[in-house]
Amino acid sequence: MLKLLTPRRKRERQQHIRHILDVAESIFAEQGFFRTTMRKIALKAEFALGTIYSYFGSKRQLYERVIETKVDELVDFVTGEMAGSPSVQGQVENFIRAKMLFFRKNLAFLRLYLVEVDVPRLNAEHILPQKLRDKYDSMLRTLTDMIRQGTRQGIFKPMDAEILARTLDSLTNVFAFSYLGSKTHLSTEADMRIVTELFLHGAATRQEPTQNSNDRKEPCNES
Amino acid sequence: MLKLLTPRRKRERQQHIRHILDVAESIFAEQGFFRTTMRKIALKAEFALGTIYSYFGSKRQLYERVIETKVDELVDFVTGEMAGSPSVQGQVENFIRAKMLFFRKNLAFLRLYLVEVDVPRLNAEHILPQKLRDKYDSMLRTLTDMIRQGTRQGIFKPMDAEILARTLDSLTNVFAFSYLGSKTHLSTEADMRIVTELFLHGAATRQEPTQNSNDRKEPCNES
Amino acid sequence: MLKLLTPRRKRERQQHIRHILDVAESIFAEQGFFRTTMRKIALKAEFALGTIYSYFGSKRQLYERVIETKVDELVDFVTGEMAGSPSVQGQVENFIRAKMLFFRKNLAFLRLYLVEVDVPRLNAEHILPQKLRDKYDSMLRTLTDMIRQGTRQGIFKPMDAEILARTLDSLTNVFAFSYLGSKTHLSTEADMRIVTELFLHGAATRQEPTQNSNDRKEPCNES
Amino acid sequence: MLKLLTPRRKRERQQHIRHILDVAESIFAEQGFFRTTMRKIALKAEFALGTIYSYFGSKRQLYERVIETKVDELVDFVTGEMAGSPSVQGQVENFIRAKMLFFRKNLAFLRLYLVEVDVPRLNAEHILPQKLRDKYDSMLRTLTDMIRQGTRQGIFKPMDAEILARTLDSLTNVFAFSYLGSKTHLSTEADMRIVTELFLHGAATRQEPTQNSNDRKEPCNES
DNA sequence: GATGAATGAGGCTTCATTCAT
DNA sequence: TATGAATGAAGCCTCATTCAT
Repeated sequence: MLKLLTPRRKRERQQHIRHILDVAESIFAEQGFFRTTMRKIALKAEFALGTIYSYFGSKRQLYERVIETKVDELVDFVTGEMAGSPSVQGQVENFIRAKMLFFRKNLAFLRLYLVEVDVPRLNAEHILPQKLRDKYDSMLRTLTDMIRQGTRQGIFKPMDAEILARTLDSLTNVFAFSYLGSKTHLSTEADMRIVTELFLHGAATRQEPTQNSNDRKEPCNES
Repeated sequence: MLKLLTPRRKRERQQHIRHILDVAESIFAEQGFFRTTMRKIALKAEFALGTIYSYFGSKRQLYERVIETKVDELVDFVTGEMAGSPSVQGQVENFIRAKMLFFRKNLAFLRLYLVEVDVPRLNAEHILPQKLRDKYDSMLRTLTDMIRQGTRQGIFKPMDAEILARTLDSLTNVFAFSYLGSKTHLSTEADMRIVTELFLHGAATRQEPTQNSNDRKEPCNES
Repeated sequence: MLKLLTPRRKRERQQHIRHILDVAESIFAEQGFFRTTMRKIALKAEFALGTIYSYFGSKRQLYERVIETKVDELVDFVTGEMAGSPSVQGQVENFIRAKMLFFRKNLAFLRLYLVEVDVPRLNAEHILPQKLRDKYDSMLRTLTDMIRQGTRQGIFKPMDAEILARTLDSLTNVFAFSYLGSKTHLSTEADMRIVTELFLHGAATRQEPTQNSNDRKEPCNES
Repeated sequence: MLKLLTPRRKRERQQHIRHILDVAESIFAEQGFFRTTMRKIALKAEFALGTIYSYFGSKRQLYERVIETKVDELVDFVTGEMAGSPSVQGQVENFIRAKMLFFRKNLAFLRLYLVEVDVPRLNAEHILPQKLRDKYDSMLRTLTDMIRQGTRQGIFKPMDAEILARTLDSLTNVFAFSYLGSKTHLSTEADMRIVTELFLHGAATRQEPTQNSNDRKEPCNES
């Protein structure tokens, strides 16, 4: 007979998937991959165990979908925002602002992100699928390209663009970290300015020469 | 009755503990806490399963000891090096150099460090005992104090010292990250200069005003 | 979503629980708590190991349920029978008869009972939950009350009622013991009479004075 | 060469064995067979694990020796005391007194006794060796013989002598039980009289006829 | 499709026992 | 002889996954 899914069915299915993903995200975020059991997810989602498996083939796949979905959102949001500014400086600022906004709104996911995406990208045996890694790397590449362009425009110092990109990315994470702690924060806008300032001009006031290594006296180059 | 341990026994015991810690470190680093089984450790260490338990009471305790031991080394080394310089600038440089040197020599541990120490106090999957957290925090505090002093001396901008400290720590981690990747690196000394430069003076060349936010015009201080 | 259990499911569940309890009872009785393994129970019950755990949370809990279930039956049966007679003498007889009947029919349980209930509240090896202890104590209390009433009616000698109650209980156990041995027994009714006789009038014929202690001359009461 | 043990050595060895047996008794009594570990015994005895094994071949053997030793003492003491009286009545009283005295002085052992000797004699799979069972049975047989003799002398009712013997033995246990509880007791002598009275003349005053079963009216038989 | 009972591999841990020193 | 480190079998329990209804 091969009846196709009715539109209602299709819609419901999508809602269920969405619901399970949300529930799973919160539990994975709270307890980590291994401490999370499929039963916990099923209970909280108010589905039977088997139902979860009918939507996602395995725990691993569910986990990947959870992260994938959110990383997609993050990357889309961030790259979208960056594209909104024509200048490199504007793109830098938009990147910082977008990433921080997104994390502020997705604290649960932030945990997963830090554990699964930020840190263990280097862990060969880790859980994340290549596909996801690729997505994330594409964002980094966008950032790298932007910085390279900035370097050509004389905006950035002539340093390895990828290192600068990672540095910028990491600086935003430093602040994201602290969102998870108890510290009170200024507005996202204010936080964002601090990151921007640090990234562009560093922590030092202008006048100092460094001491031990006397080969780096960088005068305020008034080219 | 009940002769005490002979010196030889004591020595062997220490050797075995050391050996098991090394083996465990490498497996934990490669596979993470949950994927690592005590049997794997026992096999690689060439001891019986029960022997591992006679030295360390449980998987958890072994894991903690692995990290604790190395973090102790790291913190001692880094704070020792910092103390070697009288000036704030020298201390910054020594901090960066020491941390990078240590990680270059302890790549396996670097993975554990990033997962357990760098990723913050947040994740149930991560298991860090308070004791360890404390040790790490004490290092951060040393760093913070140093920066605060530097701020008083007019070396650093008047920003939250703790944030600056974390920023500096995080910047070194960015480079440590890349040690785990495939990229070739310059000498530690050269890497160190890049980090120092970024931390102190940022990525930007001097002339630019940022665009979107026009409230931060930092004149090239006409000293 | 999440349909509730169908009646059939519920019924099956009860059957399985009953079945596992029976199997567990026989093995616990035969081998004791520590020698019994969950695997043995699973094998004999023809379920997977995990299934046993899905019904009872742990070995300990299963053990408690086994004993609890039967002690409940015993206590209910015995107190029910006692209530069936208005006179104290009748209650004594009904107590004895009921307990002996019950044990004749539940020889496997008798072993557990002797180890866990009869042997007092003392042994770490023995694991009786308070709840169970309470149930048993309530039965003893019923017995004690009855004896106290009998004492007031001049039926029993003026002795500590609780000691008499325990004595009566223990006497029935003496016979229950022998059910586990190889000896052939008369009908329960006949056994019951012997216990009753011993409890009420003792082992001695009437005329003797005891020798060493000459302070107890009980004249054959010249009514 | 085959040097025999010097007398000193022999003496020391005996002391050690005695010491270990005492320690083992207390732990076995407190924790039961399975919860007691050889390590616990070794620690408390202040010997090395291996030393325990050099004296007793295995945990099981040690356990058996512990009980065996004490049961020997008990049986010797009780039968010795019984032999001290020429009359059956005196023997009954001496049996009761001796057993109660012994248990009063050996409360730790009393637990083991109740668990291992009193109850599980019927548990086919139990731990006790035949040898021990035999020793205990020999005591019961002495008791049985005494009662049989008493029956011939018209002192006891014409009942199965073995059942009477067990009944008497069990009655003393009822009191021993309560030694382990918190109840205060009279002197052993007073307790002893209660047991004796119950055993010989039962709990009833003389005048009552039992009610339900009217086929047993036992007149105070003035033969 | 949805359900949840059943499965069983696999992990952690304990502890009696052995044996080289 | 005394020691205690080393051994590894065996037990308890969890949980991802399957499948009959």
